Amino acid sequence: MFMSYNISRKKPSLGKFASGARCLRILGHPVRLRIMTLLATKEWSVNELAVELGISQSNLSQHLTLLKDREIIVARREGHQVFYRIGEKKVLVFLGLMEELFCREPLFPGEGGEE
Amino acid sequence: MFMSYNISRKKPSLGKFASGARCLRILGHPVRLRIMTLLATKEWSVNELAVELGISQSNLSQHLTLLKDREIIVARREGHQVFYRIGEKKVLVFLGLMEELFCREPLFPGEGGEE
DNA sequence: TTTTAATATTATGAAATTATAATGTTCATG
DNA sequence: CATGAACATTATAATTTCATAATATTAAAA
Repeated sequence: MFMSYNISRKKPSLGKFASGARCLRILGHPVRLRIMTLLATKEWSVNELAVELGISQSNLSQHLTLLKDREIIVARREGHQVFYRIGEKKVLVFLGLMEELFCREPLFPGEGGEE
Repeated sequence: MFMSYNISRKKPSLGKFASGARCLRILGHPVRLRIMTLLATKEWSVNELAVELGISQSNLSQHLTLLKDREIIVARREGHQVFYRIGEKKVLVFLGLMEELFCREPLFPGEGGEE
């Protein structure tokens, strides 16, 4: 007997929801969401992203670290710069649904938002 | 000329991402995620949910309010109890994708998780 | 091997989120 | 219309997240 069951009678396995919830919260930040839309079409170096987003290099790096730790994005080193890209393309389908459900304006480029 | 362009040269329209990000963060809590999986199949009264989740009525009510304010769930009053249900069914497709992308164990009932 | 460019990490104060406790509201029933 | 059951709201202290500033790492170039 290894106590393989749940001791606390109620609160049955909230742990199952922790990793999904964490990923949702990580994606749930305007800057990180915007990063995802930029990475949707191509790789970006950290510096390119910092210029585009207009935030500090340090802050950007922390946002990228959060996304990278969950393997939502992937890093590739080239010389002394680092390029980031989407880890699993299907996450873009997921974000497309999010856009459809929760946003009024289009978020991704080439979705009818250009003029 | 109505200044219809963006004054701040960088930081172009992070506002577009605010509502989507907010919804992701609201869904990104273990308890609220579990509530969504419970509401997936049927309506629940607040008290039923409180018993099932094993959390205080007050805390539960606050979680429900957050979900309701964004119209992710919908309330229906019947006597002096209130029943909640999923607002837009498509959010379940969205959460199914989340599960597939970010979770190891299945979250929803009847997904191969029963024994 | 020092220097420099590019990126990452750490420390820190401010702001947002959370759970609890206490109080308020709504509505059926006597 | 007073009471109790079901739910909502508010205040608050603890925790978490966030942006900034300072410092550290990494790798190319001098």
